[in-house]
Amino acid sequence: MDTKKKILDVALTLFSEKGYGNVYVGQIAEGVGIKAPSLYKHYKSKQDIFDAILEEMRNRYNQQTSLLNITGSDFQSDSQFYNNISEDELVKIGIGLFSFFLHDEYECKFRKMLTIEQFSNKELAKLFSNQYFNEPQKYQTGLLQMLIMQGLMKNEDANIMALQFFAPIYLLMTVCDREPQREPEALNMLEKHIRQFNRMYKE
Amino acid sequence: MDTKKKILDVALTLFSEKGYGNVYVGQIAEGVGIKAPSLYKHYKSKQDIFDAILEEMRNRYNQQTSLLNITGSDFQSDSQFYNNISEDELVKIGIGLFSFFLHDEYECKFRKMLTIEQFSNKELAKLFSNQYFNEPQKYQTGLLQMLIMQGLMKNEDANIMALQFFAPIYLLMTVCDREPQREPEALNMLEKHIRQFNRMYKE
DNA sequence: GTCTATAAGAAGATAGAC
DNA sequence: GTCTATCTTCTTATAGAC
Repeated sequence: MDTKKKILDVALTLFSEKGYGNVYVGQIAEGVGIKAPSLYKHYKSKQDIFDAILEEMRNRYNQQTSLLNITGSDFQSDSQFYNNISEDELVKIGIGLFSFFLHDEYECKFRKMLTIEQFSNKELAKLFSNQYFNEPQKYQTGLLQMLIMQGLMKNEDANIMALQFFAPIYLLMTVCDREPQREPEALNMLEKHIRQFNRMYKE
Repeated sequence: MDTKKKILDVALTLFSEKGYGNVYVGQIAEGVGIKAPSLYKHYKSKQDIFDAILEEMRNRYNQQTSLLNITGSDFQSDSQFYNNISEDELVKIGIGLFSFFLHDEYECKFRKMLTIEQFSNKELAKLFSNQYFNEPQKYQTGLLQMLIMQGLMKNEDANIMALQFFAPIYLLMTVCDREPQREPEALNMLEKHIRQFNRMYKE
């Protein structure tokens, strides 16, 4: 693997576990398998490594949202899709999504680092809010609006429905980030949540 | 104010903003209004200051939960109370609680520090989960169970109802912790959430 | 591009006067 | 209990050989 890339990888791992201030360049170097001074052939400072990680995050985020704007935010076809699936399949999708966010290596480290650094970096705070509040909220609101218009769901405030659907998923995810051994418990609650949400709001 | 106490106060403020590793003893001393070496007459190390904060957190937490076991967890009288209040009053209570958690100085710093340090300290992880998941979940589940038994709410899984009630409040709180300027927006959603929850689940 | 050696400075902590 | 002076160690970063 490309050393320059591997440095970012190791650094993100360490930053996501301890936070920027508790990680020393020597530790990053050790993880990469080189000595600390060699890092400086690739990046001009520790801060530079952090900034490169940020840049990568920005790129992934933009890629992801522009992709969403092509396919995901096509609520009409998405809601058409939901129309034809059973509650069981809805649960399967919810759990799949939850598991991806929880286990995808990059997603997980990215989220933990944002969590740790959110109060000392305004840009990270915004990135966090976008990824874990604004975007899910926007997408699911649109989707639910379609389902309501099609008469499949009760005519309630779609924005609040989205909040009530997504917030429990998010909360359970934060619990698992902290205490991974609670994942079975979380999955159990997640499934019940989706079924109950569906039962309460379906027309 | 007692210097020994003030050190903890300043340290907690700084730790909650930057995290342990990004705070230097000189900064703590400066905040207190003394020089760094004077700190060591009160605490034997930086870690010792951190541990003292932890100890204080533990005490407050125990105090709080034992208090809850006397009054708050008395679901019967609490649900009797909810029985007699209007939706408007419910909203007022919800917003009051939200505002307290968001603005109470200690509560706020406490939560931010836990947020930052949760992945490097298992005890903090547990404390966090207890305070912001287990305890609210337990209390509200009990309360909702009473309301269901009294025929005031639909006979759904109280545990999941509690999750669906509390998670949005928690999510909105995290948004405001990151971006305080979004509080009006959050309060607006919070009110709608409570009204909608009430409308959907009331019998 | 990686290494060893080392500079430069920061940060935690101590000594001892007041 | 607070200060100045100082020590020690750690950490970032550079120099220069290979």
